[in-house]
Amino acid sequence: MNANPLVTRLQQFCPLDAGDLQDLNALSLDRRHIAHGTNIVHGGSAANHIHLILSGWAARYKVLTDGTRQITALLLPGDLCGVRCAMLSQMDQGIMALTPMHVAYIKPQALYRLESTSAGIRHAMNWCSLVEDATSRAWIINLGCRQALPRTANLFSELSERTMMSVPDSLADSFLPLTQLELADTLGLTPVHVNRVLRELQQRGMVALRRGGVMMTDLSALRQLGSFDGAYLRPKTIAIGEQTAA
Amino acid sequence: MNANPLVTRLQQFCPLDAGDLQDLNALSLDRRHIAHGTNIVHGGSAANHIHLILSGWAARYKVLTDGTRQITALLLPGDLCGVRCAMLSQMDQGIMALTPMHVAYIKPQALYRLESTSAGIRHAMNWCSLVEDATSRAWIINLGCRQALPRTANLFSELSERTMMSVPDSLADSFLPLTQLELADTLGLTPVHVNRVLRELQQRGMVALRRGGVMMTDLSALRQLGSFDGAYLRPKTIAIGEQTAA
DNA sequence: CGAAGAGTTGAAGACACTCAATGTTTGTGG
DNA sequence: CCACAAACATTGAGTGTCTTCAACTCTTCG
Repeated sequence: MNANPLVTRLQQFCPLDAGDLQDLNALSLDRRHIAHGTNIVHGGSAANHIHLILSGWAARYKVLTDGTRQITALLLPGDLCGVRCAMLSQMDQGIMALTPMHVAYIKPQALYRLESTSAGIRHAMNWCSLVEDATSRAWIINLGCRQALPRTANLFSELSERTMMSVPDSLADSFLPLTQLELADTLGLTPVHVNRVLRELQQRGMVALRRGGVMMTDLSALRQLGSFDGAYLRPKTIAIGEQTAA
Repeated sequence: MNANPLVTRLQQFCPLDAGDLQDLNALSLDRRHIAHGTNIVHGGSAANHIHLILSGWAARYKVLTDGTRQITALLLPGDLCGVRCAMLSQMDQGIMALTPMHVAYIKPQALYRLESTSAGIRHAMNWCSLVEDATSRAWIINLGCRQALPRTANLFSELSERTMMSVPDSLADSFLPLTQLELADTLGLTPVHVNRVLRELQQRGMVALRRGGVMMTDLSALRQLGSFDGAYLRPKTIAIGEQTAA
């Protein structure tokens, strides 16, 4: 049962012993299929579970009173949403499946109990928080500093990097299952302008457009255009102070 | 020694026993003065400490290669920067004092040791992460969805709320020690346009302009204009699953 | 076949930017 | 104590990126 992308990813960065691995896998037994378009968490309702994405893509979003929607995070296989999603309801945010998905439903208590007993798992969870935090700050930078074309390229670069990290063996890595409307709500642009940006990228040979998604065809060009540096996705040694015992 | 704004704030939301309180206070013994404009953490260098803001304001920022700067977080008294700031160096981010400050330098190991022993403190730290995360997502929404005027009003509302939470007794709550240039880098606008927005807000009677800062004069108007809802700053019961034992 | 969602394109307009100059305060050194 | 520099703030004019509005096409699905 090592088809657990969270475990796969954590192992690359956090030292986890056999017991930890077993415990983590044991958490994600309650697995469910989610249909495209389903609200995993409804804005306003309470979230009773932590969700681990096993396959498929989801978006965390908020709808403002004037009807505009902002996607605040994209959730890929291996993403844990989240220790923090507990407060989603209070933030009036929701989570929606962008594709058909497999999701493991984890009881918060079970995870917290593990955290009490295992320093390794506590460590790993800190690592997850770290990356999540870094990612959301990278989005702030992207929205605040870059204009449409590099902003889009930067997002694509991030998503490419993340898909490769979570499912290293997948071949269709370079496909992003996001409609132009969803991209617009992610990038803080209008659908119309997203379309124009995508055609520009297509003309430059960096992407190919598909219905319901985008195929990336020249990653290094996208990285350069978006001045992407993915260091924040793989923090080296976390200064969790494990090595320095005293 | 209860002049510790972190403890003050945590107590409002997290149940902490006497031992926890004592331990937390014992952490912040290494207190230092920081001059206005100092880089507490330099982009690129390693951060050896966790910083607890005792007084004053700081900004977490990143400078892009083209010279533009984005402020990704504003740090106020009681803010812990942070369990996560360990990776600031890898993200090429820095932290700068926007005012003269008092900062407690905490050894990461000391905090992690506490987290191992006390569930209450683990709980409290989770609460901190929760709020930090919610805040950065609120910024994403602000940058992605709102135009300059409401965006500015929303930021001001957040900062007003946060100052009141951390230092409830301060009377000069409504003063924001941010230059227009710093506001510009926070809001993703140009200094010129920030100036115009501020004059508009001043004309509407919501703020008064000072050199080196802004005085908020009509909070409820700002909240309305920025459609601010501060629920995310005070998550009620965190579903950390403490109450439901089994 | 009709409807709904996604994508595409054009034209006009607005919000915010750039460039540039000028005013104001603060601090520093002669 | 004055002169000067530096940082911050202000204002105007022109420009451009992105938005808005609107129409139309294409695919998918019931």
